[in-house]
Amino acid sequence: MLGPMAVAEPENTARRRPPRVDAIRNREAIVEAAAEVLAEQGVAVDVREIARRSGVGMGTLYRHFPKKEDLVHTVLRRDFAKWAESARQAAIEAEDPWAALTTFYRQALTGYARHRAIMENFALTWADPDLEGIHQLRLVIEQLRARAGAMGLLRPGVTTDDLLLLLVSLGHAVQITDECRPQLWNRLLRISLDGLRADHSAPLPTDLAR
Amino acid sequence: MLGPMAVAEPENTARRRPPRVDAIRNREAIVEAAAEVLAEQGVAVDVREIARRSGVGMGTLYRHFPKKEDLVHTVLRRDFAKWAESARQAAIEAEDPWAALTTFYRQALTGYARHRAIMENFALTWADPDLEGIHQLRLVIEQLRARAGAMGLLRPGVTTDDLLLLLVSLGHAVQITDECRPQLWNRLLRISLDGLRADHSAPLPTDLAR
Amino acid sequence: MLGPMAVAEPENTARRRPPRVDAIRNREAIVEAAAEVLAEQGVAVDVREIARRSGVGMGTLYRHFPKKEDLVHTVLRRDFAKWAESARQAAIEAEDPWAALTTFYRQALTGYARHRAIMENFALTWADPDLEGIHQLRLVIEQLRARAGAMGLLRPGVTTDDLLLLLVSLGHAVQITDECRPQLWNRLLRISLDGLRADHSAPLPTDLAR
Amino acid sequence: MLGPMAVAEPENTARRRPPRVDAIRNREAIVEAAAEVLAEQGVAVDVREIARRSGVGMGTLYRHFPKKEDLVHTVLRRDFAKWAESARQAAIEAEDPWAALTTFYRQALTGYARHRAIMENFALTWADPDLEGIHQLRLVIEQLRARAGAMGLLRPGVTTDDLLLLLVSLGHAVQITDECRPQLWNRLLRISLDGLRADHSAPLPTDLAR
DNA sequence: TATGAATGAGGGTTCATTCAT
DNA sequence: TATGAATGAACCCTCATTCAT
Repeated sequence: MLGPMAVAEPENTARRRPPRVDAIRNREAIVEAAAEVLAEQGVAVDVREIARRSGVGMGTLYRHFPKKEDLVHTVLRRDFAKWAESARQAAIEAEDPWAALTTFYRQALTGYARHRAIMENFALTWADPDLEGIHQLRLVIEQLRARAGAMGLLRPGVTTDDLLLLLVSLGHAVQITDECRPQLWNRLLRISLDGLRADHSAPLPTDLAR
Repeated sequence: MLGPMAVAEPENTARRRPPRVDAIRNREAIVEAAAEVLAEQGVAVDVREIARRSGVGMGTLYRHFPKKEDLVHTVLRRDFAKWAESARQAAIEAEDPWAALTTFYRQALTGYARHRAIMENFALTWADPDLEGIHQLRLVIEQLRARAGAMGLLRPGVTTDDLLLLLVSLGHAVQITDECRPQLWNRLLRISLDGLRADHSAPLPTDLAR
Repeated sequence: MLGPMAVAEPENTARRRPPRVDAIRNREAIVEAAAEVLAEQGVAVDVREIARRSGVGMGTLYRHFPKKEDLVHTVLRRDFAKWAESARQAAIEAEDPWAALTTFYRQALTGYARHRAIMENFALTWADPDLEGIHQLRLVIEQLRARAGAMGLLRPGVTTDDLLLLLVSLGHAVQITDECRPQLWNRLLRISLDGLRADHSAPLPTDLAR
Repeated sequence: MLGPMAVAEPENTARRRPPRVDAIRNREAIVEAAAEVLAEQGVAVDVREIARRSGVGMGTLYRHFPKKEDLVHTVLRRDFAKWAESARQAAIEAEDPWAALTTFYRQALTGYARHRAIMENFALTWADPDLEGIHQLRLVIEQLRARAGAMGLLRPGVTTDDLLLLLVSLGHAVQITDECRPQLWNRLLRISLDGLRADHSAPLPTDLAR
């Protein structure tokens, strides 16, 4: 495919970039540990705890992420993306638009909704259309809504914001039921989805947006 | 009602300087200020801020509430009770069981759901049956559920826990929409309530409680 | 002069201000210790060192001075003022305008020129006319210059800025000779002052100010 | 001059990869970059900044200079020497001993007096007769003093230390006027030099050296 | 008793120096 | 050997809680 260059180039790169494999490994260890800790404890964690769990010194952590915020954002971006993707995949495999919607929620709420930092951030930024991670999620929801709406399955007037807010809202339910009643949220989900069906034709209240 | 005691007691106290009335006044000022601040900022507030707003010194505050937690709990008990009561009152005035239920939610979500500390604590303790404030809320919900259920208005299988969790969940939605989309949660409420109607007969998933 | 109020007032004040004598003492201890340390080591000192020397905890220090900068500025203001005042006093007592000028320099260089933080700050801000401490010094110099100039004792064209810069410059000399040749700067002073005499009529180079 | 060694040595080194030329080049790059940075920012610079500007890694830098101090000293030696030399050259070209002296100061203050690290170090070490760089400077001054003294141009009693201290002192003036009043120091220089003239016969104060 | 000053354990961050690649 | 990643002590600052007045 590439000819001689294909040979030369890697060599070249190898020369100038003494493959800092372990740096990458460290970076990943940091992100991994941070993700773990952030999922468990939210953004209020001590940076030292992350360093400890990832087995690196403070300096290493700060070399890779000059501010705590940078690390947090990196983790959030990553995990939001993973989250959106996993829920999207689940939705894709569904048989029909309604199943896609329900599967999406089920998957979304099963996986990352236990992630404390994700949910904290989601609560703060769900309305900000520019944030990468949330944007992906919103896109998925937008598609699901369009598909279900086109088939006349969805209650008229339901917006993407409604569906997104429902996700935040149920996500919170997941968090707080996680330890004592791990599946209780499922019932709420069922209830909400039923309330979203097209057979409810009563108009939803306007919210005088903004 | 009290007889001689009513006379003796004040005298006694009067001797030792401030006839306890001050203490009570202080305590109330502290609780009031704390409630205000906790509602605005959640439990992470600086204790100094509470002392400042209540006009008492740190020493006085800590005399009445040896731990920050004690003060927080006191406020939460009080405000949970107020919350439950105001929502109960609203429900009572409703014309029929279903209106009672919807009015209850509307009232509950309109008033105290903006109280940050209340919602933080609700999330942590909603499942603890012993906590006074939540217990009252639960009782109200229990009654509403019973009434609506008796009339066959409520979807079969809906439990008090479902309704309580719905409250937490929507309460969270209220918080996060408060600044940018102040009434968006109303739509979610409508959807959920519709999902709770008896015309949805599909069984709710069990949650293998505990 | 005051009548009964003179009696009442102190009582009043005593009531509302449980004379936090020790707080004041602490504040002074902090400032004193800070002045000492800043004089010895310059502004780069560790705040803990100041706390340690003043015998208070970090919290106390930060209660009185929310930022390290605040403490540093407080000390600098105080010491600049002391410095200007002591040099002014010395100058006042001199017999004639020229003696006033020389005495001023001698005094100024003898006292605070060993103060590292003072000199660091002086070097940075000597040209800023708004800084309190420096302003006082400049005023004194301005007067001395005017008096000596009026008597025709001062070399024509000498400005207040010249004299101020000479002070910074010789102050630096004091600092660097302090440990090994404690009075060497005196010779430099003598030389400079002689160069300032009116018998040098050659014009000074312009500096195209600004 | 060296015979066989001159041949053998390179060969030897050549076998083990980089024929030391690289090392020398690196070393020079480091020193060059360090000089630049030290001149701009003084000794408080981050070592990384030096590594960055010189284009070498930290390891290389520390291989050549095991301590930051070592590198700093190397640069200072080099730049002190350059400084002394340039001022000496200027002085040599002067027409008479007095012009030599004034030219020396003017040159010295024009060139390297803006070099922050040089001046920082000069302040610390001016009195240490063993330090190479300063020693050279001192020698130049010694000669200038001798020449001007022999001609009876210099105020009696002026020592080399006086002249050296004057240089430090005015060097500081250069630094602090550099940004706001770039030539103001020139006036101070003129004043000081006039104070050094032989027509001032009043004896300078002794400083009871050590 | 009420006051608010004092305490000090952490929390985020930097940087000279070492070490694996 | 050159690279730049890793280390960790030390820095500035906050806040729940205690204590002298």
